Amino acid sequence: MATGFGQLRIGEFARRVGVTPELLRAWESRYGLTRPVRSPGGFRLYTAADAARVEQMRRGLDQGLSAAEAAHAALEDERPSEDLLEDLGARLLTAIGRYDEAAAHSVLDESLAAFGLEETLRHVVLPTLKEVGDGWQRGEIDISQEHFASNLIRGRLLALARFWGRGKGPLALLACAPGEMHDITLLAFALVLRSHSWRILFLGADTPIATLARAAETTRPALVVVSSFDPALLEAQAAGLRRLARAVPLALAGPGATDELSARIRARRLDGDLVVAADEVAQT
Amino acid sequence: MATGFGQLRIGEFARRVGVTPELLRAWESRYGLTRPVRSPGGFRLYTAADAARVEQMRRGLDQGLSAAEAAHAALEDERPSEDLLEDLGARLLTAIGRYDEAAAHSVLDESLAAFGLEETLRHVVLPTLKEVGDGWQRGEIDISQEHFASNLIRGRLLALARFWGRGKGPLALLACAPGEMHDITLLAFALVLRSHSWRILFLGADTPIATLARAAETTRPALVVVSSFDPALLEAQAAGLRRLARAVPLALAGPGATDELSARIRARRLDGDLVVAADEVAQT
DNA sequence: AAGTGTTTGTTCAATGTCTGTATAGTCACC
DNA sequence: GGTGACTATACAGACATTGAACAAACACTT
Repeated sequence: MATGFGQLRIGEFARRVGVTPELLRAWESRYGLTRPVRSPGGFRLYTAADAARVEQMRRGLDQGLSAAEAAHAALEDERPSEDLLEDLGARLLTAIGRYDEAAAHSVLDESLAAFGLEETLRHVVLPTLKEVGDGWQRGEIDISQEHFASNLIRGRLLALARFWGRGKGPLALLACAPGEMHDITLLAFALVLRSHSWRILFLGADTPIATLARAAETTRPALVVVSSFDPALLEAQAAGLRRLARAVPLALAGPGATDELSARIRARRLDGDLVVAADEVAQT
Repeated sequence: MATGFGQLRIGEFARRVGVTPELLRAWESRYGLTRPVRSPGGFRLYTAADAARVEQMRRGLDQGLSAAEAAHAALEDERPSEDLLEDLGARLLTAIGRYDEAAAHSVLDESLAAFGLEETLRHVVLPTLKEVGDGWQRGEIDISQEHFASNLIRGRLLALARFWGRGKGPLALLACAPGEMHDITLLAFALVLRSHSWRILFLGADTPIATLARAAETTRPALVVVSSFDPALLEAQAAGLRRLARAVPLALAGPGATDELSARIRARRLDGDLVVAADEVAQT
């Protein structure tokens, strides 16, 4: 959250938080206080979240807590943000249930400000949409509510999507499979990729493969992504996709993208959490 | 950046950016930091963009980043993020000039999504508010526009201020000096402190010192901050502030807080950029 | 009061990574 | 033909890694 340090190795991190490297390692192995990611060679790379926990740990010690208790408390204090995210999701769902536009927007405001785009997409927007979709299938949520939610959120995300063809980064060409109408997940994927300064060409829902191929030919993107929730919709396009995959780097995304199909048409598969997938793609 | 060097070979380029040729080649091959075009014979020809990246790289190293991280950051920063922030500020100002609520909100959305809370406060919101204030003093901006801007932004920030008395961090008690109506800067300060998991008790604009003292007595905060734009408003309360400073840790903030006065009443002074000041306070 | 066990910050050794620099042999340009 | 640039490989010092051991501080029992 805080000072713009990206990822620090233990030495510099230790200097900044005022704890020796040895002690940091001890706290990590004994209490799991920090969770640094690792460099390819195994070095710890610390983030701002770790710094916050260490800060909290030191406050605990200053107050006379034992190390174990202080660490426990510091980790427990992580909870508010998790709880808060869940709470935001619940409030968004309620707002949707009531067709309450203002409330929905203020949930999104709050979440964006407090957690930023990626976290908001991962833990608030996408789970809530899934919830809405599931609720509809179970007959608990009216289709009009689903539309209300999609439109509101799509509008909101599209507002963040200005000028995203601009810049000098690699180009991604994104489309939903023919027949697939759910474009919001793909939109989220696009926004995350955009935040890594990729350029985006977004063709959206229900895009014929021929259209996609033509766009790919003229724009020569660094990556083409085709997304679908329904495996059948991709399966139906297997031949066209295979041809496309020979011309440009192609990836399949969404729950409809199976490993089997991806392997068969020689496309990359972006599995699971598309926000994470976008981060990974951006590393390449 | 208006350096007249069109295309330099590595020797001269190295001299100008102050990095040895060997190291430049290493940075290029290891991290892809520079992307010089090549002469027909294969010589590297560097451009101003390369110089900018090297410059960034060196800044990163100075801040204690590892070479790999510094390079990563320099490349990531390639997107003209400073330009973008300035652009957001300009758009916000325009939106305010037109009383265009929707546009103002979408600028804030975009900025929060792209840069997070702290950067948005520091480089978009606060500078724009200052601009508005200055414009008003110069007679270029109507007072109604100033009110429009304050209300819109205050509303937005207050939405982030839920439950900020909760948690276990140290408590900060914040108030504007009696007569001081500008509370938004202090609100920004509070939000940054909150992100370091401090608890906040925000008394807001125009708070009598007696009220503040009473609140301090019952809550025993780790820090009391009194903010003002006008030195005279603080000066007028010197006696009361001095008494307060004997009872609890006190800090003066804002352009109205002079070094002289702070020393006299034995309070800490939070100078300049309050967002930075909040980060520093949180370290203590 | 002495004995026992736990907690926790620190130390050490052996190994590995990261990164700036140096070297060797070849090639480009004036 | 001399100066400077090219690639590729090697190397040393700074910095990190794990795992085990250690000593002071504290708590609890006998």
